[in-house]
Amino acid sequence: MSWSWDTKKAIEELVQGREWTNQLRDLLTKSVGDESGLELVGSEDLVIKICNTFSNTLSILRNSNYNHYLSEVCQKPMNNMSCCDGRKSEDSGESIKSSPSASASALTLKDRRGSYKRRKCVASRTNISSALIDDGYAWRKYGQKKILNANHPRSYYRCTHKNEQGCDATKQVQKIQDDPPKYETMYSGHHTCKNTLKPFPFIMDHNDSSKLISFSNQHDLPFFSSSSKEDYKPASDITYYNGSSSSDYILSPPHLSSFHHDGISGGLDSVADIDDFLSFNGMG
DNA sequence: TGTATTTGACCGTA
DNA sequence: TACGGTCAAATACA
Repeated sequence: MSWSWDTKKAIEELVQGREWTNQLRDLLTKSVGDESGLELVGSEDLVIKICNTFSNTLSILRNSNYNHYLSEVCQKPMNNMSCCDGRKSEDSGESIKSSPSASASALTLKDRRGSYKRRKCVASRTNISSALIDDGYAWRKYGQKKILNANHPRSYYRCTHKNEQGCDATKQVQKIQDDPPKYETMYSGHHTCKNTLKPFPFIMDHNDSSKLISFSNQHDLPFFSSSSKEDYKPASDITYYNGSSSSDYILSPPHLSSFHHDGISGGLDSVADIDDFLSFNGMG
């Protein structure tokens, strides 16, 4: 297989462009985390859309004859969403538990309960939906808290693979309205768990390639599971903000239904999941 | 019996 | 000092 110099150059430019845009997005995300950067929310959204354009183009190439060359170009890891993403609660109890020096500490594990640094910046992305969403990842609930001025408690979830793979992804779910029910889900951290995930076919819906994604073989999705007993369902009416607008990616109902497999369901819930997908496919 | 959830306690931050 | 994020023992569940 041989490619023209122009084609190779175009791929390199795409990869480089995505890398630079991700770096810009990281900067903007940090700004958004500060009160002084609130006016940049729209800018961040725009950057994320640009990121999507790069990622989508690369994913198309990934499924083409340029796959091999793409793999060569995409050697170095892509910058994932930062800010809260990937942040380790380095002095949380679990970190202490895993630290060799901690065992020598006079403090017992019980004594160190709750010793962590409160995250200064809030969720990296938030969505509101009318139902609890099965976002495709396995979450373990580790806490629930009554929040001041909130009618409903907030539930805290971490990735099931936190211990085995050190995955730092967490999310907070809070019911914000009763009738009709609305749930706010705040994601922070980024999924670094991979061994339960494997590449799966990913094709753009040509009816509207900018907005629709479909998956050709749900049997390749063993990782779509939810350990939570709550009534999760793929959401068709999710409103995203501080991430991507609701128009960025829409999973059409037929495609969503194709996610169901032996009681397992899931879906890409946001831009970050698109990044995850690319990473899992060796493009990140 | 192993795994997930519940819930009160703990503690850093504002 | 109140609030909120996390821990971990107790409990529930498959």
